[in-house]
Amino acid sequence: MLEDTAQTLPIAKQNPLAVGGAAASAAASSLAVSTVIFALRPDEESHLKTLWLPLVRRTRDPHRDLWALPGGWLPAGEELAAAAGRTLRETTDLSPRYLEQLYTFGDIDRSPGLRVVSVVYWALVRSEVAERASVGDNVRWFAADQLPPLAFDHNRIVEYALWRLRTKVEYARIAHAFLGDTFTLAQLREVHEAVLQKALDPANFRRSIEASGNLISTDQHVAGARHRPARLYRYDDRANDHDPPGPAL
Amino acid sequence: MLEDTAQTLPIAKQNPLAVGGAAASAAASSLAVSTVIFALRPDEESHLKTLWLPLVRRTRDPHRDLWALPGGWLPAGEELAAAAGRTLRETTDLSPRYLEQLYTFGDIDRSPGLRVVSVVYWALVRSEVAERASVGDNVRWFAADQLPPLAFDHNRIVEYALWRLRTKVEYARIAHAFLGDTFTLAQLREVHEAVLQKALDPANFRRSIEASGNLISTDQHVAGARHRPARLYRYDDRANDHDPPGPAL
DNA sequence: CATCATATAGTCAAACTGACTCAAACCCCG
DNA sequence: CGGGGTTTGAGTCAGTTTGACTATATGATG
Repeated sequence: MLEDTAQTLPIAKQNPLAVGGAAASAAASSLAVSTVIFALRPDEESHLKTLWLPLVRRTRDPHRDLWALPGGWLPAGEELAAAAGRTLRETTDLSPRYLEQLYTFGDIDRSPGLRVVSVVYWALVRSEVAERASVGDNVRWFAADQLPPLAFDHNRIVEYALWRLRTKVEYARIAHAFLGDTFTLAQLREVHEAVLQKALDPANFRRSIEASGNLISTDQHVAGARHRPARLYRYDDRANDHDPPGPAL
Repeated sequence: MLEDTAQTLPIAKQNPLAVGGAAASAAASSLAVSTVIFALRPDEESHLKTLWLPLVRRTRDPHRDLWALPGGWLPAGEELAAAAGRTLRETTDLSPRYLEQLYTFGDIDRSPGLRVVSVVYWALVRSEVAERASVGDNVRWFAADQLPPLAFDHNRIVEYALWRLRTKVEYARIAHAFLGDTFTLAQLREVHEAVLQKALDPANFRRSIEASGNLISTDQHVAGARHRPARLYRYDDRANDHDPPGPAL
């Protein structure tokens, strides 16, 4: 059975979308789960933080040696979101701070040979922790806007995931997923600036964030910098307003 | 093969999520496509327009005799959106004016027996045309907010579809999907009011719609009513701004 | 202690929003 | 055939939000 075969392979060798010839004749279509994993890291040249994501190298056809999104066949007894989270952990040794279904891609010709339908999730992980992320030979982090040609339709998938991230309204939860439990407004603003790719006025940013009521201010301050110490804030979980009644983590 | 079996049945008898015992042992999981179809019709008592949707009666277990979303197994050679559109036409004799993927539901226990993953689409059809919609014994239209207990997790799916419809930002395209090619601002406002479930000030509505730049005014007017004739407008397809680069019809 | 750099507070005008007024234009009724 | 009724379509006005900007606070640095 397809799922079992995939399960026995190390994750980096699993091909999220392809199968061998024998499997292809066994089923008319197969269901895979892939995950677009975003982290924030400082860019080499510009000191600004930018979006990065981990990809895995394919070790078999089709698209052997191309980079692809982490993923695999959906195991029979595993929930969709659980499969995405497991894939993420196996690839990066990290836990998702945010995980949401992105879209289901099922074009007939998106994979040569077998018809593959992929349920794709997108996830956010902590930036600092992503630094020490396990990066084996078959896993590598790429700048999200400088990707090489990927396997299958994965370039298009990443593009869509980026669009969703940038047009997502409820930034509060998302931006805070990139940070620790407490953070300064400057750090939070840095996240917004990295995602939106434009500078934000510190004063106006503070005003709008405070008005949104999603943050609780702590008594702690961060000293050590060469300027007035910044207050630490905490994300307010209670204020998860306008929640989607349906899915969404 | 599952798909072939389903294909030979009349659509009303296809069960979107269930299979017979023989099929259940053949595959570990199965892929279905269902569609939430919205139309706008005048309510019985209140003269206001409200959202309605067609459901099909299940003719076999599980959930025999319960109402369910139209759908069926994904045929091997059919695109996901095409399957949703075909289901829609087979159920209602209508063509979708708007069709978009909603979400993929795959909880392990959402269907007794076999693990079923359903890719769900949501669609909008013209109100006037929906009046003469084919309503056989196994297809019936229901008010969207007064549904009976449905098969599987379909109540939850409809709830989520309603939420998406109401929180969708780009109302221009959506509202116009309920109408003909040309329409008055009053008709357009009626759609918005029905979806949002609240009255809108006509003058302010006009101002905001005109500012959005999504409408082209024609020279025609609608006479015959007991008041000043209203100008007819047309939806501006060019101004499909802020488009998602990825999926979405 | 002067200076630097950012935190934080405040100002101001433009844009936007909701509630409202008012004339225009047509049908209906007497 | 003219007035009442009703909706269209334009405009006003106050309150709110938004973007650009100025000013002060405060610890680190030399």
